[in-house]
Amino acid sequence: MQKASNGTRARNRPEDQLGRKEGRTVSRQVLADHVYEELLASLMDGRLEPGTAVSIDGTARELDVSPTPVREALARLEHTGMVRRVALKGYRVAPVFTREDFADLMEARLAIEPVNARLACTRLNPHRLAELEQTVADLKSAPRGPSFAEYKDYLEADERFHQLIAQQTDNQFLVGAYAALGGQVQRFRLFGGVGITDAENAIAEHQSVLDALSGGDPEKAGAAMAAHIQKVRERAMADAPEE
Amino acid sequence: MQKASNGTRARNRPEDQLGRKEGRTVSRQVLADHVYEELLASLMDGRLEPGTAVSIDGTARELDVSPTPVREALARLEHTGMVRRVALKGYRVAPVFTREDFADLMEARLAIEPVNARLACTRLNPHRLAELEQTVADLKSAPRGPSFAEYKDYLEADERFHQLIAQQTDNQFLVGAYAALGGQVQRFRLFGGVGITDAENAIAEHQSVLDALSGGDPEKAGAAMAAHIQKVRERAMADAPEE
DNA sequence: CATGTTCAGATCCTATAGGGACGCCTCAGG
DNA sequence: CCTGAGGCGTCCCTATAGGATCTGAACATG
Repeated sequence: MQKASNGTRARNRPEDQLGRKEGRTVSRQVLADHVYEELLASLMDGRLEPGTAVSIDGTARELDVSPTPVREALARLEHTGMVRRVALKGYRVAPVFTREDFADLMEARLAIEPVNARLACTRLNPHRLAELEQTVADLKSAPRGPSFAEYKDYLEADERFHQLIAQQTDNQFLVGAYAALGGQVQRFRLFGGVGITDAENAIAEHQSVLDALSGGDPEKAGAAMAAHIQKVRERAMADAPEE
Repeated sequence: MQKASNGTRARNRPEDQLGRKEGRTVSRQVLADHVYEELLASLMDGRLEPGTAVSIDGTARELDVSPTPVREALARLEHTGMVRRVALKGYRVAPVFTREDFADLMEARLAIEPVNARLACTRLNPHRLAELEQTVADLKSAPRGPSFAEYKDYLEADERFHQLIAQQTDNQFLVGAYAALGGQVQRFRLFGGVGITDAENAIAEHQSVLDALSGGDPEKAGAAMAAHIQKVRERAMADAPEE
């Protein structure tokens, strides 16, 4: 049982161990934070499929840490809805969306996001507008192949666009409310396994939201966002398998 | 070091140990769940004041459990915004609301709750309507003394009213979004330490939301809810200390 | 007086041990 | 062949040990 000083076992990639940059501790991260991010990435990337059990001990072995930080990371993850826990039975990845779940999610987004867009519009500054423009540009240039690795960037840019708008409301509660949905939005990708089939339409809609924002018309921005979400819903419901 | 078999240390009040009723395990709860609920109650009741440090080891000693379940409970709690964590420094109770925080919270509620009311109205059934009526009755009959213990019931009924409406949307995401805010709504009580000064007005507003719901007019229900939240904001902002 | 240093106690964090529950496989008996 | 009991491994859960880190106070120095 080889172990270093303490609290730091011999690890495969010691360079990405703690939140250090050029030898100086910057952000003071602990092991549980790393496990959290690792698990979150696995969930988002689809490496962990819905329904799969996420064993505490197994994950600990895999990441070469003790079960304690894994337990803590999973406790945090549970609150995001990405994993579910049954007492004494462990965690498993939340199940796939049904059509009803998806409709509910869109209904919730329809309640929150147009408000975000409206408020963001009244508080927009040039720097943040530039970020949004960059994100839309990323969206346009992202590859859209059939496999997940190929449309990953596209999805990330999409998610970032909506998240930026939430952040620009300067309202921590709206950011929080969107974040609670945001994790789910990502999971939607697993909904029936449909790829990106509506990129052209979606990009145009994002662009029109952006135009309304930069035009400084809050009502128009809210309406554009509402229209976008409704269209996304319609297209997805048409595409999705009956199940 | 006296200890029972394992996983169950000698405890002061063995009767409230696990989720047991008449000796049979009913809900399969684990220690971390109990710690979570205990901490949540302390937070909600105001026994833990904002800014106070919540020591892991100290809480463990106090509840007579090991630090492991406490750590897990706090990890979950952090995601609700009730406590904040700084790596290697521990947890402390989230700071009091400022006027801006409060305004933001009301803005967020204004985005979500009228939608909830509208949707709840379209999906209301007699049983659930009765629950709502009972809650408004509770609100009317609750004592409203100056100390926290005296207006605790009032606040609970108030919170329950809004929560019931969220649940009646039958939309897990809207319930989740409201729940994320709900914890904060409770914390608002600490905002300046003002007691219940607007009970008569608030009760009338709740009643009119209920009337609109039972009347089956979604638009009216949404409008009544929006009006209620706006009034709450106005009254609180007028009452609240300048700071 | 102001500032930097040292040291002790509290606290955080991770690892590890070990009990109980559950599932799976084997294997004996009908 | 089918069935049920028992062994074995895995996993969850909690407790405990001990190194790492922070905090605050006493103390030294310019």
